[in-house]
Amino acid sequence: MTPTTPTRETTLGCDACVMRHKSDWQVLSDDEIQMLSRGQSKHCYETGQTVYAMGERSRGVYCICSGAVAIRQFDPEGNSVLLQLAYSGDTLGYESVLTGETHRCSAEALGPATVCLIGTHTVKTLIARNPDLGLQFLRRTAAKLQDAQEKLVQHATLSNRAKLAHVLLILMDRCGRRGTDGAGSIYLPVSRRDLASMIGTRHETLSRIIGRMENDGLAYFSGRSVDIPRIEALLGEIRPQLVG
Amino acid sequence: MTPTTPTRETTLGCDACVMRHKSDWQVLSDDEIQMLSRGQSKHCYETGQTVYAMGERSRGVYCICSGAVAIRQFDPEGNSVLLQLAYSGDTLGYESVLTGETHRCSAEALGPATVCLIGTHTVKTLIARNPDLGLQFLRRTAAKLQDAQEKLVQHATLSNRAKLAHVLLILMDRCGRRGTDGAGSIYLPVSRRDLASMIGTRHETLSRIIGRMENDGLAYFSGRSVDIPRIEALLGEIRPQLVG
DNA sequence: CGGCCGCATTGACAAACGTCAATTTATAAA
DNA sequence: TTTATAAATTGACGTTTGTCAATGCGGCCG
Repeated sequence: MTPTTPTRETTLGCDACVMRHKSDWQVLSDDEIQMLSRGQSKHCYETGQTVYAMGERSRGVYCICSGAVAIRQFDPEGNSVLLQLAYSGDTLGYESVLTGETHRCSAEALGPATVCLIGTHTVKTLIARNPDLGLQFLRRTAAKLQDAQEKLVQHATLSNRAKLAHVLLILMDRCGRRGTDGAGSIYLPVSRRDLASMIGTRHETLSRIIGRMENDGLAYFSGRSVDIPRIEALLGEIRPQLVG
Repeated sequence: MTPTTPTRETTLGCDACVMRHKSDWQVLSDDEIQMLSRGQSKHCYETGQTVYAMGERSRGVYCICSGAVAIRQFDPEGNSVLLQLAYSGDTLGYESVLTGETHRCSAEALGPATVCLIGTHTVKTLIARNPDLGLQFLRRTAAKLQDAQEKLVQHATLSNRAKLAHVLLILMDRCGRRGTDGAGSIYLPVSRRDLASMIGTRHETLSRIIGRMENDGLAYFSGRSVDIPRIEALLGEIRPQLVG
């Protein structure tokens, strides 16, 4: 959302990147990595800065070196829906490269983040040269599709409370710390409004659900910190009718 | 859902298929089409028969020659959610081929349908031989992902009534007939229960929404037939707050 | 330090939704 | 055609949610 331009960095090249062997680009050979290095530029973003905006023309694909990025979409009224959280190693924005259309979502840094932009021409050249890269993108996209479809099923069948429990469990996996026994704690990467949009409700309703969860001893919220006494208890929330 | 086995047909080969130049396989050369023909088998399904079931091991990808197929997912309680309607020319089930996992969704014929099964080995060979096929799948998957994400945004921001209006407009495009003026009519390919699952609500609620829509003169339902006096009126339903 | 602004919480009320149950209408089978 | 079975509708009722509005909390900048 912040319009400030990100810092451009002179970079060491992708062969030295920490994500070299953990991202989709791992299928590239050494000289293809050199091509990638030449066709790429590294940028540093502060909290809230926009990596790319919805409606913008695609400039290439984006590879997250460090930090977390929120993928969101806005509806005509200006409401935003948080669709995905992306972390280091993730590659973003190749849908628009393939279709040639403008970005359907916007990407925004959730904290200090470094992201590399690989120009459209370089991406297309690399895909043509090494088909494995395209296959890698295909696998990744298929996984995202399954993810989105699972969310659709949950939106259709689960209560908001169960959906919140599910999101907490996912965030627990992503950025939570496990305690001694079945306990855990999370530092949320997102605001309450975004959390509400993730489960498909208003932020006021989310507040009430949180209140009820605290009453029931399931999870305790304080700012962006969440404490979960028993992680399995959250799991039980997702399928209430199966417990009986 | 019907466990009856589909009819197997001796086929003429994919080079003669009506979908030859309208499906993802259009990127294949003549001799690659011959490979496709040899690695494929054609099956005829009756209404309600299962093409592949959730949890089943993948046997390959499925190409719809004629008819319509419903892609659905079941949650642990047995509720089903209709995720996608597929028509002739569409290719299904390649996610499972890529990941090697079992099918996450089930596919079921909505009416008499003919579907070709292309064996896993043939698919992998063709993708390795002609990277354009993989790219074609990638484009298709990316489009489906955008579709799913748009639905997620709608589930989070629109009322059930607006969502129904939206589904009707999509079905209007797919299988509707336009009248003289702004009117139109649709023969629904799905039951009320499925329609309800598409907009994420119970079938009883859908019944009531339909009742209110008929009261307001927006659409008239009779069995699986829907009459829409003014198509633009449905469009206005989707963004009620923008009309003011 | 204080004011400002956005985020979060809480309350009150009306509207929408889910559930259970009964009834009517289709559809398929005998 | 009759019967059985599933789908669809309708009613009643309690719960949840959205909306509007007011208040509390926290960071940021002057």
